[in-house]
Amino acid sequence: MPGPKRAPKREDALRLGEFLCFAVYSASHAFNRVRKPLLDELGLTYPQYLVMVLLWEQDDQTVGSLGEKLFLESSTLTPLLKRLEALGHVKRTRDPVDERQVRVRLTNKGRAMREKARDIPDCILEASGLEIDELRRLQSELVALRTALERYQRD
Amino acid sequence: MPGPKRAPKREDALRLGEFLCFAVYSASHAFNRVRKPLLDELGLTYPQYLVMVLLWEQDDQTVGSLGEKLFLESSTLTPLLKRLEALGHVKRTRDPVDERQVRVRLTNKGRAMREKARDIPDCILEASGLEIDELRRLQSELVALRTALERYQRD
DNA sequence: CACGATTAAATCGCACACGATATACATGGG
DNA sequence: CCCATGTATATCGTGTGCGATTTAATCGTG
Repeated sequence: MPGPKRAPKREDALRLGEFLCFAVYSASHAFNRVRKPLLDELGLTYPQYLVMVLLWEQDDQTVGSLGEKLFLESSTLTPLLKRLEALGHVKRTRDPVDERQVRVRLTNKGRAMREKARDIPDCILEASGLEIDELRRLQSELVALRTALERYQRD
Repeated sequence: MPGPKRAPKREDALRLGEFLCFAVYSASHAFNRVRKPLLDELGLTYPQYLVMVLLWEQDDQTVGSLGEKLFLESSTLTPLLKRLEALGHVKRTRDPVDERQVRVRLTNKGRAMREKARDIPDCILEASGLEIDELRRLQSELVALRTALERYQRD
């Protein structure tokens, strides 16, 4: 049987619909559009919210520590953290032991916001239309993908 | 057996690692960091590249048509298309039949770039560390997710 | 202890991305 | 035919993201 192979022809590889990375890119934007009205109630953007989540998990972190967990550079975080500070949610102070580092701490206002943010994960879960098991599997596949991409990038 | 249920406690729901949407968000950035050096050789950003892919598939599209396929607003596309025009890859002209519409067409230079872009999908596939079947499944799950999010957003 | 190397943030320039609004054009009902 | 309504882009302001560079502080080695 010399029929055509299952593998896509090179031509097909340039079709937008075939791109995993476009699926990720567009899903990311779709999430953002769903999250936005929820976060607007808190007066936060998504990356600002992520910083708050990290600080709710563990207060008093350095810029570098936050950046490592969020995969963001200081060039992104520094202005973002200044906005969070201007909003009164966090306080930025140089570490007296190592003056190079900046420690980010919640204010009372920032800590209090945690309550108002409780419902957000459930809302987003509902919007995704996924069962919890599907969600967990997809989530872990994406983490594995991210890890593979990072390894490829380093080497 | 009154032991704790498998379902996560509400506390857990606020852990960053549990967020599907953070997995998508961070995977999207990870893809971007892998793509960037490849696209730098073409002198294009990723959304610019996506527009070129669409035009290689089908030349002569309106801003609205491109935006619908990429899920982007005219406020994003208009400046992007002007940059592509300034680079000499496309030509923007008002449709003489309906002057509200702007038609985007490839220049010879833009058409010629297709050859130089051939290897990009394979490079990204390799970086993802996935087999083609896994990739297709993940890709279609993400498309389904995006569709669910859009439906939720509309209603 | 001095000084070059390293590290942590910050700064700068550029390009998205979007909501809100504006503008120009098209369309249809009276 | 005129005007209200709707549609297709464009403009503006804000907030990411990142690479490249800068600044300031610390570390390591002689």
